[in-house]
Amino acid sequence: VKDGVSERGGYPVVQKAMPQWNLRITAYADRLLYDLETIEWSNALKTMQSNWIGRSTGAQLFFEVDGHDEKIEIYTTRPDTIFGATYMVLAPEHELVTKLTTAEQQKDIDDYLAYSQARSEIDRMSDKQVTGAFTGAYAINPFTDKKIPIWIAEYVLISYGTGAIMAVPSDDERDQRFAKKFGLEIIPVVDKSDYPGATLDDKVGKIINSDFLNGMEVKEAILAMNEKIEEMGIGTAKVNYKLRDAGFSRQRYWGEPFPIVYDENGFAETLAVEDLPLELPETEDFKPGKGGKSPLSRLEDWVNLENGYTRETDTMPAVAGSSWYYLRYMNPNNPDTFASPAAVTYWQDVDLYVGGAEHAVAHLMYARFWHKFLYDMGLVPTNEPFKKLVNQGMIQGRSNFVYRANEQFAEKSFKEKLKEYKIDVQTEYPIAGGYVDFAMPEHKLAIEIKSGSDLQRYLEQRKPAYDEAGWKLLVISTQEVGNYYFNFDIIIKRINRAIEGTIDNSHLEEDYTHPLFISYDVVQEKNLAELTTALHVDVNIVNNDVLDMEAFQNWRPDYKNAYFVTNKAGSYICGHAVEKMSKSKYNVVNPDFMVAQYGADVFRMYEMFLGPIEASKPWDTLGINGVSKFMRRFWDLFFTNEQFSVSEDAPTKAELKVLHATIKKVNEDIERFSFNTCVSAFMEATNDLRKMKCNKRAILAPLTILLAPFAPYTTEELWHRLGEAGSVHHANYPIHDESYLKEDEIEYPISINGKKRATAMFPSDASKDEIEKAALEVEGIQKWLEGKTVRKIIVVPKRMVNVVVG
RNA sequence: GCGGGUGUGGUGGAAUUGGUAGACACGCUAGACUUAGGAUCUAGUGCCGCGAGGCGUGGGGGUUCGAGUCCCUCCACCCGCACCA
Repeated sequence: VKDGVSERGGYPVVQKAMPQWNLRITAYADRLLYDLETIEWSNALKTMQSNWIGRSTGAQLFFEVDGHDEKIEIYTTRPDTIFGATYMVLAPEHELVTKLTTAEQQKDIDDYLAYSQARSEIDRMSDKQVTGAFTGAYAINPFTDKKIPIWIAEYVLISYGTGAIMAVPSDDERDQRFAKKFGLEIIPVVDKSDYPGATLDDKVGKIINSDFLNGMEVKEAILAMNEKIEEMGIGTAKVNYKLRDAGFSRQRYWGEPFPIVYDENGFAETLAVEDLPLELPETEDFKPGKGGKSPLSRLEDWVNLENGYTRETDTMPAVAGSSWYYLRYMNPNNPDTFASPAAVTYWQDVDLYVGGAEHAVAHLMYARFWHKFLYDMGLVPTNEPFKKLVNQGMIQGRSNFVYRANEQFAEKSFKEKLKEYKIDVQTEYPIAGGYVDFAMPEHKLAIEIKSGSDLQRYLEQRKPAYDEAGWKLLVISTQEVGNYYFNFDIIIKRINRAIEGTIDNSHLEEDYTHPLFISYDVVQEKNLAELTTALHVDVNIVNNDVLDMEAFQNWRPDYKNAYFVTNKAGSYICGHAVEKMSKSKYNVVNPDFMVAQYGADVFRMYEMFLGPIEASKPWDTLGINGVSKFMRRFWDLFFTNEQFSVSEDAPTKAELKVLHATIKKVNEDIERFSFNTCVSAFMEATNDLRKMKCNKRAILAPLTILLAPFAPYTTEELWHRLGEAGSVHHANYPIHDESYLKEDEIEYPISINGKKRATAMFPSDASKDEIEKAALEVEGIQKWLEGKTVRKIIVVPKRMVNVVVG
């Protein structure tokens, strides 16, 4: 929907009440909220769900209306402030509005209803104006017995609570704004003087002006008032939710059809089990049915059954499938049920769910709800579907920009260049009834800077280079200024020739077709941001922010004749920004292309290497070389002079240490989803083994298995070259042996007053006392101790030494 | 406005319980080799300083022998909700 019409066809969009199927997710609101504590999800996601459920506790009660039988039902979280309720507000859509409005106020109310109906949701959200209208009717505050006016206003929403409120302007910010604007009474009922800094929203303070509540703390008063309300029979304590029941009908073809039929009287019945599954009927006509009905309603043969029953023609939304597909995965080919009891008992639930945060409140909420329902039906053994959830970040695009010079660019830089060359000119000088950009009166020389169509017009008119008063006119194109930005002598020569009397404008003929682009570093250095327009450029013709200028000219016809202001090195540097990948931003990198160039293993590892799994981060094509280099180096460990060559010799202590340290690190990091540091560990190991010139099977074989989940294809090939029969992915995964990691000597940093001043090797089994003594003897430490007293020495075994002196 | 999160070199990031900040990689600089190629190899690379040394994890303050990590406070950015009574 755009501007009230459908974006595709331009048809008007109207709101319409329709009977629809709803899922009573609200019945599970409390369990959906409290069970969040039992699952391993991120805080962000849990709070999102809990805000979405929006549980609040308060009271629901009735206010009598003066002179009417009607009562107004309201919901409040602050029953303690009821003595301060000086007026009431109904949502404009509230059903009592028409009944209560008095004749005198009819026009005001009609005007207001017209106003609020015309305002879209977006209007209401973006400008929160204080608006409203008086109905002319009065309610009775059940505690003060005072008559209080009933208003209508947009700020009360029909969809939350009861669509009506008691307004307490002393203790609610919105009510206060409203009361002030319309001059309504404000009675203070909560004394917050004991709580400096507390806002109106904070439920703290001492109750005043409230009869039997006086002197109570807010929390205490809420309980007391709830009791009183129930005692008086005018209301009850109540829990309220923001969460709404889920609309489950769609008027579309694609979607699961409802297994529901209606009898002659329109009562719904479920299809018999033997008639399931109900499949979508085939059709080639997907147009909507009459009156906004689903396309299925057009298929009369399918809709009308022999026994006089008719089928439901709406279909289910996408969440119908996504709410429980993981259960079907447990037993995909079972023809009788979604999954056998044996299968669900075996698989239980989803141990780890990796998905985007965009599913936070829709899919992930529905799936939990469905799962809980199935649990209640005894069909699944667990209460929650996804025990642990990790939100992977989005790979963003790194966009590049070129900077097109605006009209004002040339004038400004021309002026600066003239200043640099100490050439004195006047600007905006009046000549022959008009103005020229620059003038040198002593030489009777006028200079105009022209570009684009302006230049084209000038050339077509073929104005003479001299006017009647004897002034000479030199035209310089914007493109020239840019072109010779670092070689301005050429333009100075033209000016000098013009002073002598030779003016040659012939080269300007084509300049107007040349857009001018300025290198980003020049834009920065010369502060040209406002004189240029940043345009997205295809990242595929930019390398390391350096533009391939020829490719740029061929990129789009408009840029065929582009001129560039390069930096002093002759390169055109592009600006950059991290944004969502998008075609319009020309920052999309095609993974197929990357896989073709580097292979799937390198691509896969580079995605892991980019950073933590939860973080969104920019795709940086350059960095993939690092992983590619690693992969080749790892491969090279198995080769000597391009021949596969693996030694059967026993490994050294140092080599075993590299292997086992890597196994330990990688296995630990996998446990905490830190795949980027796993890749780093593999790189370190490879670098170390390269230096040791290690090609021993005893080291390389376990390393190959360890790497297999990260680089499945390459490792499989190496595995076979190692002469192993089965798949590397079925090999026993290595476990580290702590004994290989033991050190005889440990390097200790030695600090003086917390600042590291030296390092020294001490035996790993040295006692604290031995280290303390030895540390003071270390070379480079002595000079820090001169003339000072050693007050304390802290030794953390196998970590560090800190000497406190003073 | 409310709620959640994040701030570390030129860049992506590492530092798992308070214990050598900057692992690993990109980029950059210099050099080697070379059919000069966006290949490969070697060395260097937080900042300031010739040096000794000083400074340094968004800013300020605190706890501690020791703080990127804990506490207080301020700032910036990102995400979610948004008149929820």
